[in-house]
Amino acid sequence: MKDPDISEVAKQSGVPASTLRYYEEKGLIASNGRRGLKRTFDPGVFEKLGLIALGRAAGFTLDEIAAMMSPDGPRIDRKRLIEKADELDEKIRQLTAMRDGLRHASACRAPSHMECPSFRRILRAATVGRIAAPASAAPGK
Amino acid sequence: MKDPDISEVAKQSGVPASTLRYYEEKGLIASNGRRGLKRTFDPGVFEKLGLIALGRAAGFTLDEIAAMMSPDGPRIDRKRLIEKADELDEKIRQLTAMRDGLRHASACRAPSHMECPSFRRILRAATVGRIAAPASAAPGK
DNA sequence: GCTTGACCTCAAGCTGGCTTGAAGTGGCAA
DNA sequence: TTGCCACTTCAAGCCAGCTTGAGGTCAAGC
Repeated sequence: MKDPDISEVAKQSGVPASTLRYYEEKGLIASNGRRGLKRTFDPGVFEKLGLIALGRAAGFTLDEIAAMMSPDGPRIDRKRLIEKADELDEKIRQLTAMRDGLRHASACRAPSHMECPSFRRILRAATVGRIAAPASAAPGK
Repeated sequence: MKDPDISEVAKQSGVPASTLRYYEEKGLIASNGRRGLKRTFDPGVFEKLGLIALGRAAGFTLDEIAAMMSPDGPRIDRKRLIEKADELDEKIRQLTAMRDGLRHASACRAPSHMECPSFRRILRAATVGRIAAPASAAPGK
């Protein structure tokens, strides 16, 4: 059973070939050779791609993920995981507050939002920076 | 009582002068004149900056925020607010799942994470894209 | 043997939201 | 009056995570 080449990996994982090359360049994955021009990968690459997706979803940067992926299986620092979980807690708290504020503002029948005490309260919170701006809205695809 | 100039606004709002200029360029705020070289602003600029911070926190882009800020007070499309709230709900759901996964992974005593069924389950979820990668980790300043 | 076309490399571009640097200008104090 | 210095403008740079484009290579099919 031949190792999958880059296009097979791309098709099965949904990760574009350009991204796979990029990940290889970054040291996140490694090809185990070539068939002609084409990179081939160990089937274990699918698991790694899953871990990468997971790490990204958790808010780790690619560099952080690379640092956590040791040659033989992922060796993940449990302390870092807890830190990330705490960060997520904080972010969830903020987003929840935002969401409630938005819902209220949409339902509020004050003539203008500025006359609604609840809106003003959340506005004040944003003004003093108690609600952080997100990384960015929705950049990538 | 004189209108505040750019450095006064920067100091009181915590928003850097370069950002204020950038916002003006983008049409998010407007200066009402100059004192010498320095821009001066209507005191209402503080409220606007609050609204901008609020919108950013809610995940609106600066362009979206600009579109919502009409000359006389913010006129916010309630439907957009509800849409954003729904988006936030989804994001909160994902982040919560991630957080739980991280907490579990940090506590799990399986010899390696790959041998933990719970970890594998969340990994599979990430692999098939049911958990989206966030915009980006923590870019800005 | 020759074409086709998917892959290759390398460099540059894109997105959003700013920041930074160079070069210019104006008000105010000495 | 002269010098300082914070402001100004404009263009370019930065971050992450890719994507895109130009130009090259290789295996397979006719």
